[in-house]
Amino acid sequence: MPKTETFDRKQVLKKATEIFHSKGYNGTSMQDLVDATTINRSSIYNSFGNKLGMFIEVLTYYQNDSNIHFSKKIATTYNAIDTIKGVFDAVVYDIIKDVDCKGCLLVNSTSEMVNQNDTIRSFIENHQDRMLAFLEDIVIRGQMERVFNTEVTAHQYALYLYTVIQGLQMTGILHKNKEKLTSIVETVLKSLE
Amino acid sequence: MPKTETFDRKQVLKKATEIFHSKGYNGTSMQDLVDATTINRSSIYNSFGNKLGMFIEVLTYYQNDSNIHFSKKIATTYNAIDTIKGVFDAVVYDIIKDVDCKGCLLVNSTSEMVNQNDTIRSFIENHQDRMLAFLEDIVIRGQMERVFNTEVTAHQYALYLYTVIQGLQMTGILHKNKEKLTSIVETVLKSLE
DNA sequence: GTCTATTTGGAATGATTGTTTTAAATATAG
DNA sequence: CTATATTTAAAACAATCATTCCAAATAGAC
Repeated sequence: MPKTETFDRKQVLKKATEIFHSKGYNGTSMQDLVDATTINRSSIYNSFGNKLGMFIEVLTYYQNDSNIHFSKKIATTYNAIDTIKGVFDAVVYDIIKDVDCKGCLLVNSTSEMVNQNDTIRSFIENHQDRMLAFLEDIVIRGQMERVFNTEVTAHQYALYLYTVIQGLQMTGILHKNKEKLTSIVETVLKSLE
Repeated sequence: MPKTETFDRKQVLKKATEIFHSKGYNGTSMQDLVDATTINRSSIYNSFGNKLGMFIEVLTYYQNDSNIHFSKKIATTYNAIDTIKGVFDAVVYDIIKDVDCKGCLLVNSTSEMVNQNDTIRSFIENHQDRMLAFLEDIVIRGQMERVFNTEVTAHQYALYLYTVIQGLQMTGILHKNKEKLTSIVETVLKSLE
C-alpha cells in the first residue's frame, strides 16, 4: 500500500553533505538544503526529522566515505610503516583535493558544535575513539615488528598521531603545498622510529 | 562639542569575544551581543559598523590576549628549548583551562570562515604567517645553539610545530588530560633534538 | 548657559529562520 | 478498480535575523 520514497536517499545525503561541509551547521539554512537536494521541504522533515537529524545523517555519510577512502589506501599494505604512510597519504591527498578550503567536516563540526550539542558531542567522541583505536592498532603492529620504538606506549603514540592528523587538516586549509605537507609527515614518522 | 563614548570599549570587546568564542560567528546573533555587552544596539553599529566589523575587532582582541599570554610565559627563558617548552606549556594550560570545550577562537574561525569570507581569510593568513615566523625564529636559535638538529630547515620545523599546536587545540577540546597532552609535547620536542 | 555633534533607547524594517499544516498527487496491496 | 498509506507541493507559521531610523538624552566647546 505505501508509496515508497522516490528520491535517491544517498544522492540527497551527498548534496546535503556538500552544503553542510561548505557552510557549516549554523551557516546552512533549510532553504539551502531544499535547493541543493532538489527534494521537497516536507520530504526532508519526513525522512530526516529536522535539521539536526539531517546533519547527523550527513556526518555518518561523511564518516563512511572517509573510512572507505582510508581502507582503499591501506588495503594493500603489508607492514605498519606502509600502513601509517598510507593513512597520512590519504590525509594529504584530501587536503590538496580540497581546493575551496573547506577543511574536514568532522574537524569543523568539532569546533562548531561539540560545546553546543550533546548529540554531536557524542558522535564526535565516538568517532575519535574509533580513530584512536585504529591508530593504536597500527602502532602496536609497528612496535611488534620492531620498526617503531617502545619508549612511549602505543596508546600515547596514537594520540600523538591523531593530534598531528587534526593539525594537518587545519594547517592544510590554507597550505596546499604537497612537499611541505609531506615534510611534516616525514618528521612525524621519524619520531616513531 | 562631541559627546564621547561612554561605555568601556575593552570591556565590551571582552564580552563580545566570550559570546563569539562560545557560539561561533554564525551561531551568534546581534541580540546575543546586545545582551552580553549591555550596550545599545545602535552603539554597536555606531562603534563597530556591523556584525562582521565587530567580529574582526573581536579576533584582534583575542589575538592580542593570546600574544600577551605567550609573551609572559617565554619572557624569562634563556635558550630555545625553554622557549619552545614555554610555548607548548601555554597551549596546554589554555586547553585545560577551557572547561567548556570551546577550543581556540582563531582555529574555530579558520574552519568556519576562511572559505566564506575574504576579510577573515586574510586575517587568519596574517596570523598564521606571524606565528610561523615566531616559531621559525625559535628553531633557528635552537639550531644555532646546536640543541635542535638541522636535518630539516627551520622553516619546515616551524610548520611542523604550528601543525602540532593546531592539532593540540583540536584534540584538547575533548581531551583534557594533562599527562597525555604533555606526553604528546615530549614526543614533539624529541623530534627536534 | 547655549549650541551642537554624538550617543543613546526603542521601535520598526523587511528578509530569513526552522518547522507545521493542509490538500493534492501517487504508488502499491488487495 | 478500489482502498490506503505515503510522498509531495505550496502556503502559512511564529520567531528571529541583521540592520535602519528617529526622537530624546547627553556631554563637551564656546
